[in-house]
Amino acid sequence: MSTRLKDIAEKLNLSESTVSRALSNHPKISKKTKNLIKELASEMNYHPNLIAKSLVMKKTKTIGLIIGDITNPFYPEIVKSIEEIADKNAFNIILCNSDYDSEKELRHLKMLVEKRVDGVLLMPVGKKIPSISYLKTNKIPFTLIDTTPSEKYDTNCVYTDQEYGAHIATLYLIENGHKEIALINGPLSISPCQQLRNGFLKALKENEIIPKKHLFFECDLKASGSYKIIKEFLEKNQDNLPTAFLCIGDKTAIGIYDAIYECGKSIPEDFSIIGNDDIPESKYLVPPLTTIAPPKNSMGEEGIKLLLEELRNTNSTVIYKQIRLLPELIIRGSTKRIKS
Amino acid sequence: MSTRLKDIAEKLNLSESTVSRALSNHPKISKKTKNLIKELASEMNYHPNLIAKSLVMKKTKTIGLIIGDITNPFYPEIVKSIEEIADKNAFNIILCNSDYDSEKELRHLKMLVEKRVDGVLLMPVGKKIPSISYLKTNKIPFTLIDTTPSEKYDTNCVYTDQEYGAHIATLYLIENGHKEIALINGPLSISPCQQLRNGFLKALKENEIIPKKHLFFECDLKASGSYKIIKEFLEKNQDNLPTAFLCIGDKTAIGIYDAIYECGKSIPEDFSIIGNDDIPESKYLVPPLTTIAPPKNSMGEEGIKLLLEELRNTNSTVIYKQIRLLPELIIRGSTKRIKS
DNA sequence: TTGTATGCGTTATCAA
DNA sequence: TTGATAACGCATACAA
Repeated sequence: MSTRLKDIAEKLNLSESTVSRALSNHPKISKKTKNLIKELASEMNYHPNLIAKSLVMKKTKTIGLIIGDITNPFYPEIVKSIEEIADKNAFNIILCNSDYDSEKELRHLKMLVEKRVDGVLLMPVGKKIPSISYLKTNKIPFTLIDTTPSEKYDTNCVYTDQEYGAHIATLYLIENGHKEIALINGPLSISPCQQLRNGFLKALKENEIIPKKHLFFECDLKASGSYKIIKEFLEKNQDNLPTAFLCIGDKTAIGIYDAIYECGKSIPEDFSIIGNDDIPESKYLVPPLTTIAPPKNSMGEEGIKLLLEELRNTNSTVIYKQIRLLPELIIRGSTKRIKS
Repeated sequence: MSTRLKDIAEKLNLSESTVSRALSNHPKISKKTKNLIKELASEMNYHPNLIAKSLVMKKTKTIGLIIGDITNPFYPEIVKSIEEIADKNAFNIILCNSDYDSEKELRHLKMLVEKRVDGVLLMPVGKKIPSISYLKTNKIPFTLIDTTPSEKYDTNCVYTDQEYGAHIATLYLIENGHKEIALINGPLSISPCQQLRNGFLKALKENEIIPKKHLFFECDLKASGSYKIIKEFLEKNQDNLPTAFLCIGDKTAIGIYDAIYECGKSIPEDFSIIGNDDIPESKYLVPPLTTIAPPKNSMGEEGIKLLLEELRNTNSTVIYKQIRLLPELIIRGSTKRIKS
C-alpha cells in the first residue's frame, strides 16, 4: 500500500485537508507546517494518487492518440512532436494503432473515452464518420490530424494541402521539360488521392497539356501494388511511354523503381520519378527520391496545440480551427531535366 | 456531464448496485432487469467511468512504456508489438520518450507511478540504477527491455545477446577471408559496446588472430561520429588498412559508407562492412548493408508478456525471469569474400 | 491558518 | 435477487 494523505495527516496530527493544501502549494498555509508536511511526505515516499485526483477534478491530464501504425515511417515524427509538446504541458499520451481499420479505431476511441482522456488526437482512416460522430455526441474535445474536415462536421483539424503539393511537383516536372507524365494514384475514394489528382490536373491545364487516359493508374498503396501494374505496363508498351511518374506515396515510388530496373531502364535517365511522404528511407534509394514532403513536425505540433487550446478554453462556445499546412518539394536525384 | 450509474438507477427505481451488477454481467441478477438496464444504459449513452473503477479496484489497465525516442527507427517495431499484445489483453500504453536522458526518464517514471499504471516497460538509458531502484522501492511491476540486468538487481528483463551477434558476425567475416577487421565501437562505458567488443575478440581468439590496437575505434553513435573518425583514418593511412569494418550500429555503418566513398573507395570491393540494428533504411543503402538484426518483435512481445504475467501473478513471491534473445546476421551486399 | 464534511463514480460487503 | 452502506484517495466549500 502506498502512503496516502491520511497517513501523513495522522502522523502529524493534522487534517487531511491541510496536508492536501501543503502538498499542492495552496497559498493559505503557514510555512512551518508546509515544510513539515513536505518533509514527512518525502520521507514516507508519498506519491499523489492522480487517479483519485482525476476523479475529483474531472481531468486526467492524458490525451489519446490514434494513428494508423507506428511502424509506418510516416508516423514517428508526428508522434514525437506531439508527445514532446504534451509533455511540456504536463500531459501524457495513450498511443493506439488503428491498423487502418475503422472498427478498431472506434473500439480504441471508446476505451479512451471510458478512461476519460481529456481529449483525443485522431489520424482517421478512410470513413471517418463513425469516429467523429462518436466524439461529437460524447463531447470529447478532439482534433483531426492529416485529414480534411468533411463538410458535415465542424471540427478542429490540421491538414496538409496535398493538392498544392501535387501542383508544385507537377509544375516542377513540366518546367523540366516533361509533358508525358504518368499519375500513379491510390483509390480515388480517399481524399488525398483526389487531391493528388486535382493538383496534377491543374498544373497540366495551366500548361495546356492534355491529360492522357492511359497515363492514369490506380493501385493499392503498397510498393507491391505499383510494382505489378507498372511492370506490366512497361512490358506491354514500347512507345507512348511517359517520361515521368508522379506517385501518391514513396512506397509507390519504390515499387516503380523496382519495375523500371527490372525492365533494364534507369532513373532518372529514362524516367523521372516523384514520390510523396518523404519517408526516411527515401533519401537512401538509388537515386535518392525526389518527393513531396508533408510538414510532419508541424502537423504534430499544430495538432496538439489546437487540442490543448480547446482544453484550456473554458468558454462554452468553441471555435473550431482548420489549419492548412503546405508540403514542400524536396528535390533529390530521381528527377532530371529533359529536352522538350 | 456524462451519465452515471446513479442516473440509470433513478430512472428505473433501482439501486446503483443492481445497475452496476447488470452492466458488469454479474451472475446474481435476473435476466429481465439486466436487459432493461442494458437497454436504458445504451439509450442514455452510458460509458463506464474507468477512473472511478480504477480507484476502487486499484488497477488501471494501463502500462507505461518508456523508450529513447520513437523517431529512432529501432523502436517502432518494438512499440508496435507491445501495443498489439497489450491491446489484446485490454491494456493501454502510455508512451514516453526519454530522449536518452536519465533524468527525463525518471521524471516520466514518477508521473507514471502517480497515474498508477499497473506496470512499466522500460528501455533504460546508460545508468539505469536510479530508475530501477525507484521502481523497486515503489514496488511497481516492471520489465526491462533490451538491457542486461545489472548484478545488483534482480528484475524481469529481455535482452538480445549482443556478444553472440558480434561473434557470429566476426566469424562470418573471418570465414570470408578477412583478418584485418576494424571494430567501430561506441563508448565502452555502456554494456552493448562491451558486448560487441567481447564477441569480436572471442571470434578473433578462436581463429588465432591477434587484435591490433590501431583497428579499434570509439565514436559516438551517430553517423557523423564514425564518418569523421574513419575519414581521417583513411586519409592518413595508406597501408595497414583493414579489409572489413564491424560497427556498433547501422548509423555508424552509414557514416563509414560516406567516408569510404569520399575517399574514392568502394564497398564491398575495397572494404566489407557489417552494421548492427537493422534499421529500415539499411536495406536501401548501396550496397544494402549486411547487419546484425536484433529480434525486435520478440523483444516487444516477450517484454510485455513477462510484465503481464507478473501482473496476473497474485502470489507475493515473484520469480524474475531473464529472457535471452539471439540476434541474426542478415547478409546483404556490403560484405564480400576475399582471398586470404 | 486549520478542520469538518461532502462529493467524485464506482465496486464490494453485508443484509434483507 | 436486490438494496444500503462503506470504501477507494483526493479536493474544496464552509466553518471555526
